[in-house]
Amino acid sequence: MDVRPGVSRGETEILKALWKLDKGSVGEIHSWISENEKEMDYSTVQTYVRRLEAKGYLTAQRIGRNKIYRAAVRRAQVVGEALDEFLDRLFDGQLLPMVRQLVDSRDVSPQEIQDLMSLVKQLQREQQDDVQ
Amino acid sequence: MDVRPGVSRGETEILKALWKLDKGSVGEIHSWISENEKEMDYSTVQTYVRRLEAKGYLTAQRIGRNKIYRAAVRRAQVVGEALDEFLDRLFDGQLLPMVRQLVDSRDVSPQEIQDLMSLVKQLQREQQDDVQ
DNA sequence: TTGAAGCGAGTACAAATGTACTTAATTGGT
DNA sequence: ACCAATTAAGTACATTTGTACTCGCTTCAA
Repeated sequence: MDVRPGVSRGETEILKALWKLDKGSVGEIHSWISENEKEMDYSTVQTYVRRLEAKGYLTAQRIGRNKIYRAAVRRAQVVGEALDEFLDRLFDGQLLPMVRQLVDSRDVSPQEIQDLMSLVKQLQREQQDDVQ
Repeated sequence: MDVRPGVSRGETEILKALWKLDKGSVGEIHSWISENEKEMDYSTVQTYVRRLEAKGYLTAQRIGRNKIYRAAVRRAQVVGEALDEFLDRLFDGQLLPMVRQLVDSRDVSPQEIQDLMSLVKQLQREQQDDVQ
């Protein structure tokens, strides 16, 4: 099992908000989500925040009787872990099949193709450097 | 929401087995998973199979009192849907950030880099063809 | 000063999920 | 003819997840 229990779909919305806002009260998180992602009841946000705090994904700072929350984990870490697990679960951990599925099942714009090319070229350069 | 209820982590193991085996009894599915993926109780497999059949992901054919199951959905479809959802949930549906995270957070072998390069070049060619 | 709005803390609850046991029938080998 | 192994079918149950309500304070504007 994981060290930390995983982050559920709903909880992810809270983290996304805090990664954007840097910090915020439940009310602020709620507003951000409602504006940027989807309608969600204030008390639903409250519940997710409470659960995330219990799991150690958030830290709270009290200001008087109010609480300001921050993400206690970096986006790259949470996202990276989720990605690893997803990759293992559906692609036996293999990178290429995943990327192939990714580009095969959707339209990839010329711009994206170009960006992908830059990315791969960059990888090649790094590989060169490593050999040094 | 989805048309079909989603496939859970455990249920995915069943589908993976059937995509490999093409068809099989619960016992065969159970053996395959235990050998290739992870220990799982026979009755746990039974439960997942029952649930998947109820959700329409499997079809069963009776042979006397026994049942032989087949996946009723193609791998590419299930995987594709899961991938779409994952992409939306963590990368706002954006391809590049996902690929970047994918390659940034793990070692990519020279072979993989080469394969990625082929893949992207292939995309470029297809793009050319589309313009025709 | 009062009443509405905001907030924290706790409680509620159905559905989904992981995991497994029980029971009854069946069948192949001895 | 009988037992061990296999299977289908049903049931069980704790945990997680999505979603929300309640209650008791507090605070700010009128």
